[in-house]
Amino acid sequence: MNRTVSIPKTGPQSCGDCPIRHRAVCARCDDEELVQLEEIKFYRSYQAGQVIAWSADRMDFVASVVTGIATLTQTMEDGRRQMVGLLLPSDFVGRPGRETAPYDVTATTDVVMCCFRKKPFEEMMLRTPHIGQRLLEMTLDELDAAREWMLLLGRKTAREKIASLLAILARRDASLQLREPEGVISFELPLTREAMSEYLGLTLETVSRQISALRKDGIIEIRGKRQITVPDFDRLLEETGDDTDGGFLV
Amino acid sequence: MNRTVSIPKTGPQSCGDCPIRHRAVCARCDDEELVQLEEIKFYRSYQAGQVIAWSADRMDFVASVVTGIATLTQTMEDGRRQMVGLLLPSDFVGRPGRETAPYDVTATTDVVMCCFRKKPFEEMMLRTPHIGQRLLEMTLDELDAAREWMLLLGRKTAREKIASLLAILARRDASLQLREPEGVISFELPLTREAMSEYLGLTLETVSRQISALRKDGIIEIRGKRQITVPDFDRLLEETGDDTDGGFLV
DNA sequence: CATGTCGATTGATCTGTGTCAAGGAAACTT
DNA sequence: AAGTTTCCTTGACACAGATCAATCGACATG
Repeated sequence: MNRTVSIPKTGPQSCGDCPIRHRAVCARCDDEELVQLEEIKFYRSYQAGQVIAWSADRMDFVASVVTGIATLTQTMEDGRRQMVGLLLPSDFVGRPGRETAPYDVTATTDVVMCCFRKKPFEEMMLRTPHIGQRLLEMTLDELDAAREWMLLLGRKTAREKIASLLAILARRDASLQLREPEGVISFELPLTREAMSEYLGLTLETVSRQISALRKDGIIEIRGKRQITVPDFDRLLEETGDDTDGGFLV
Repeated sequence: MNRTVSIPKTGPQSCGDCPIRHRAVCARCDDEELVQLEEIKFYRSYQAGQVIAWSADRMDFVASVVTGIATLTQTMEDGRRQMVGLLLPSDFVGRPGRETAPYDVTATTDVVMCCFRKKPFEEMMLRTPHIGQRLLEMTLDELDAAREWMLLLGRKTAREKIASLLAILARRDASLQLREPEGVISFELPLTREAMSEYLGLTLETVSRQISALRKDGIIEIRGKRQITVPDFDRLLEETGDDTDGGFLV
């Protein structure tokens, strides 16, 4: 089911071969510690649509996304589903100190993950406080993101939800791409309409209708089904319902 | 505005005078480290309804709730509000490494907090890895709670939302109280209908109606406006939409 | 005692989003 | 090339929850 692959040559955000090194875990480790990390890490890749771990599965590793996009989703007994995590390159999955995954983890595009067996990783954490500190920072960032997401789920309209999601994806993508003139941003939607609906707490029909509405109003342009162009990013931001001035770095 | 008080004699969940000691931060510290923590801590109390910190205020301390209940709330430009954190005794507020609070922090009942100036607390964290590790655990727990909450906001019906909130409050309270026979639980609602609506992403009218409906259906009993009795906790759980078997410790 | 305030309840009506259903475009299979 | 599947769009209608409004009880204040 999961095939282990050789170390990928490049990842969009990795310096060297793995984002763990510079962002996810170990920005401040010394050489010897880095070598220890290198020794216990390995790579796995998954195809688009593949389930990485089912809820309540035993997860014996923690990992960092190298390329691609994965999601965390909760399911209710009657099948209602809510996405609770969107994992982009350099994001971290897995909780040291817990045996089983509490959510379904799914690859929505082809995904390469950099994995560490839990046991040696935990031992390593005890020896090198930097790793724990870095993990704390990352977890706090995730908590902030979750709280933004709660505002979206609890109080935003369908249109605001769509605009917010597009803004998030555009922003993440924009940092990778050469910026086109005057805030024009283009990117490929990495999610199906259904995945978007699970992110936003909507039905996929409503997602489709609101995307059409934003297109009709000139906020976005669409080629094919997934290629999005935002001609004026500020205008998109106005549709999100968020504070425009300042943003989240106030 | 904030008056500093002498050390309170007892807190419901504190061993000694402060929950920091045994749960929040420092379960595994040795005596000397505990003494250091004691030296930099102080207490503050707030009255019900009082705002502890406004969004974007400078927060120069981190703190742990000793008694009472506080909330974190986000507000949109047009006034829509979403609660994003519910702080019960022994919960932690504040982020080491950040200057300003990103949310409104409000006392919904009278609250006593055990505070640490941020600077010395951060220095202490560097010296004693246990504190950082404990903080990481707590933050991961909060992240899990936030994700449960996202499922509630995105996918649950109004009735399920109310039942879920009552179950959460009942569970937190039940651990303090002597359990009445056969799963009967009584507790005082610590939130107004409005605060409940901000927690749940509903209007306060809908909250009121759904509480009335649960009462009519015999799931709960109410005396006065705030005193709730749950005659059969399992029946309440069935209304939450969550997996009944296993719960969250699967 | 009258008056005002705050929190809560309840009713009437409106509306945004869900539900159900039909159909289209592109990619893949045989 | 025809059929199948997957993903998406659009329409018609229903309904859960929002909105607007009136009222109530408890409590405080002058």
